[in-house]
Amino acid sequence: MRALTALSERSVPTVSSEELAAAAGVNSAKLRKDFSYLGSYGTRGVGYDVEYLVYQISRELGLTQDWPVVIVGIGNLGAALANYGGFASRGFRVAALIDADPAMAGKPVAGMPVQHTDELEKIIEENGVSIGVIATPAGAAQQVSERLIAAGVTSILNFAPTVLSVPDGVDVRKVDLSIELQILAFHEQRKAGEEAAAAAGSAGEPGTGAAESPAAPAASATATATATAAAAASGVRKGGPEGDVPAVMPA
Amino acid sequence: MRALTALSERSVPTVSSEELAAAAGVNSAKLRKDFSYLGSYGTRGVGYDVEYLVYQISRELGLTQDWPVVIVGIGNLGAALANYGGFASRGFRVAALIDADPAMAGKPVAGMPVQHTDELEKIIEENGVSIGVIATPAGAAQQVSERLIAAGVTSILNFAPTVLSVPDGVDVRKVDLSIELQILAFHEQRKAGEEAAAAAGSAGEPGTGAAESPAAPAASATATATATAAAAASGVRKGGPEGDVPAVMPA
DNA sequence: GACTGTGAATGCCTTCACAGCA
DNA sequence: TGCTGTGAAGGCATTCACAGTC
Repeated sequence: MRALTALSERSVPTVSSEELAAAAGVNSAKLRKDFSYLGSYGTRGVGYDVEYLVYQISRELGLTQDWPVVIVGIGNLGAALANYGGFASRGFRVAALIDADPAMAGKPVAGMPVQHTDELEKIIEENGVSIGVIATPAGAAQQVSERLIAAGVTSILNFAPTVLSVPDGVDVRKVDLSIELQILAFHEQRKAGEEAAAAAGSAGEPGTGAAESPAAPAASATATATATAAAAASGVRKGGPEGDVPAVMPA
Repeated sequence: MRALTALSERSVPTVSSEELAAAAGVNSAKLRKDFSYLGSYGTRGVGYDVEYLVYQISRELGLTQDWPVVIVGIGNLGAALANYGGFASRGFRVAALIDADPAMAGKPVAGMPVQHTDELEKIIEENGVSIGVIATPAGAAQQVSERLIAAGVTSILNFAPTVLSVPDGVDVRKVDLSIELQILAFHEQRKAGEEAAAAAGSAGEPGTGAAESPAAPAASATATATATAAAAASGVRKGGPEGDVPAVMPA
């Protein structure tokens, strides 16, 4: 979708699966197959009409609707989210900013007055909000989520470093900013390991250094490693830090 | 790892693959197989020693090292990141906060004085920083990334809404906060569609509503849908908003 | 001639199921 | 007896390759 939008902004009229796949970094066959599950939106010998495809995929992704959201917890992060331009351009409308601090009430943030938590239920109901963003401290998050849900919210984006427990039917996505750093650090470590291995000549143990446990047999790439294990190990090693984002943990 | 840490904090001495798998929301066989790629860290008949496993996995993930990071762009988001407690507890040390605004220089944010962009190279080199966080406006991001890389940074966490183009060997992860909301909205839409379908009786088209294109055949679940297509389509429909995060796009 | 749409082939990840060990 | 470690089976996503269409 992001690749398509870029093409649309450059007023490119049509695009082949090959071109679009290259722009998005995927295989063209996969792209065609995926599109085929949504419908037959291309023209043989020509390609896909960019605008038409943008529309169809937007519709399928739910981007043609306007989603009102509330942001609860207007600290640094909440304010950053309120000011974040990406929301409005993707069909999200910040219906209200809510904070528990009475001193915040009425203060303008991102051109919008902060409202007090007391108003939470009223705001949700009047605006038909079904998506809430929690940017409160960890301690408040669970309680806020319960109030949001009781008022009718069914999807929550949680920035607080807590696992929320919610009833069935409510979706939660947890954003843990440090996990992104951890993924970078993981690859950074591998880079260092590979350099060391390369410098030491291509003889010994690859990369990461074996477990120093005296009893436990060394992990990967010993003589006893099976074909499957070796393949999996090399799989871990291949590629950059793209993809591979850990799933949300269950409540 | 998150599940393990929780056990460790509760001083649970050992855990079976079955228990840990349940806590993490995965299959126990998968968990055992994954661990087997790292080494044989368990005891048959007993389970895994929690502390030992924490240590081994931490080491494998690169969490035993201390990673100095710099945050460039101290607006709302940069300040939020600087104040984010999760970094320190996961082995990341904020070595410096950097901003291009001379008025910011010297101001304390998260108990640390903001430094001016002029100092960027010096800071990176003196602290041996290899991971940089970009929280600048979109316009500045590419240039900042180039200076970071020239100074020795090889991993970048990019919050700016731009695709960075970087040389080989440099890893970039882009965090797009609106994508998380889009994923929630996608599932939210499906919920609405399923309710509507359920209300309309279980007869007609499922969920999302068919393409309104007059010529193109309707997408999923028509009489002509192959077994493969049907399986894939239902795959899209199953489960909550967990996992399935889009990969980083290529430069 | 060019490019889509898709059956068939491929390969990988996941899961099963059980031998092996404490 | 209980649980790990792992070969083998299974299932699913990806990719190939080409018939079909413009």
